[in-house]
Amino acid sequence: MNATTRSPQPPLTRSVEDYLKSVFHLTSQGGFATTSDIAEMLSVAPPSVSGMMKRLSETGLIEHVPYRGVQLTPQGRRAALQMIRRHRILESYLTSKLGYDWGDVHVEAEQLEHAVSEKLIGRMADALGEPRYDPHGAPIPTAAGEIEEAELVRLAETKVGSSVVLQEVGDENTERLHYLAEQGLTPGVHLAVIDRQPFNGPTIVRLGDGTTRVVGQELALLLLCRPVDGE
Amino acid sequence: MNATTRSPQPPLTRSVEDYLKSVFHLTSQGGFATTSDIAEMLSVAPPSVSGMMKRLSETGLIEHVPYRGVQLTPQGRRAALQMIRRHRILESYLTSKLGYDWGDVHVEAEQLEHAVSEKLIGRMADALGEPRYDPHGAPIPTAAGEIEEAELVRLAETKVGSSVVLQEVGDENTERLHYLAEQGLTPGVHLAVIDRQPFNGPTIVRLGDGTTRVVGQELALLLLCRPVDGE
DNA sequence: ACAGGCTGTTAGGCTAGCCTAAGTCTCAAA
DNA sequence: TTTGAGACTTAGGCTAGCCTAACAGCCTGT
Repeated sequence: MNATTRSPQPPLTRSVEDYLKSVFHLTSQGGFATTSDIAEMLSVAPPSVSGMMKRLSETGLIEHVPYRGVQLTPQGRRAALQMIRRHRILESYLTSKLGYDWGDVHVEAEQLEHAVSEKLIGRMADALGEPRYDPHGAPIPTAAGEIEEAELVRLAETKVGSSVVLQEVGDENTERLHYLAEQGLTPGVHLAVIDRQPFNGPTIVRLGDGTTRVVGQELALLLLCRPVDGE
Repeated sequence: MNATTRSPQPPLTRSVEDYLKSVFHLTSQGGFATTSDIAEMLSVAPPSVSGMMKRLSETGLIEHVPYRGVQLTPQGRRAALQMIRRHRILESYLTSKLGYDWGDVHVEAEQLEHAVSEKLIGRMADALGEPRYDPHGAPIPTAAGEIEEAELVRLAETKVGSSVVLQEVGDENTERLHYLAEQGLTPGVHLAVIDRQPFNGPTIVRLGDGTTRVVGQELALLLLCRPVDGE
């Protein structure tokens, strides 16, 4: 009679939803999410995280190895993916249908994702034609809870001389997103990596229109690219 | 240095927003909202209301006369109208743009109204062409906080022989709304009051298409009508 | 005028979620 | 092998918001 066998789940609180999302993101490369990383991501003190982790492992949403970190259980992963789906559908909808700028959607979606019903998300997805990527290029989980896992490489780590397509911008900061949009660095754009300065210096790329951009290391780490074949 | 002079207001909690809305609705005919009416409307116990009323009058949102009831201060009224605007814009948007049925929008809007930003409400209102009434015919407060106050009469209280236009359905119950829609009793419809049975019996009306409806007292109290001139 | 019933308030307790302060564990470097 | 820094947890306390039980005020009927 462990926790996962209880059928009628109480609805998750807003707070729990946020913790699950954080754990999902922090473990997306595999491994454990640490207390302090979660605390930082959610802007709470570490003991708050310890306390919540205790509760969440009791309800079977996470696996907690004390002093090591946490991972999502299948049930927790399902819940996290549902939240991420909501978030990304909302971002897409606000952008396409209500004229939001891709730099502004995140904050709004962050609030709404806790309040929308599955039905509403379904209607929005439908109105958008079941989009597969959000405005930042991140894959949208399906209603069934499946998410595409692409092998992307950060622009900062691409080989000089290679050709890539900017696939996803792994950031939600409004100012950075506005800057990137100004520079024409949005998902789908084709980039030729023509140079990179030493000592974590900027990467220099050429866009499809022949113009070049100098992309500092900080930003180049956020730009996730798909290598183009033939290179 | 009373509460209303403090400039930087903390954001209202979800709970506070709900209390203010209740007080607004309960005092819309003038007078005081009582503890027990608020408790019933929000499905909480009366002492919870007493406690909240204490806090709200300390923050200057309501005026509390112990053992009498409460009224909104101008500041409380402003906040309540903002919530009502959000609710009604959301209902309108969900109905027009996302194919929601007028019986289902209320529950969804009830959740969303606490999460949407003013900006989003503005975008939705804009997309709808600044609607003045929600799908139930209720007036939508302006962004400036003004609301139309029409003199409507319940269908149950109309004079036999008079002619009215159904203006607003003062109810949010899904089943009742579905039933009314089936009967063609939706805002804007023209009704001739042709008879009423005694002892709070049903009202009999004729629609524009010549068909008649027998409307029981319970429903007839929810149908708010505008008398048509010339009778 | 006052008793009883209803409504409202106070008292006291609970949970979720947050905090700070004070331990406890781990691991790497000496 | 020991030790210390840093990460984690436990202890204890706070607020918001809810509850039930007990008390207080109001008002109507006699």
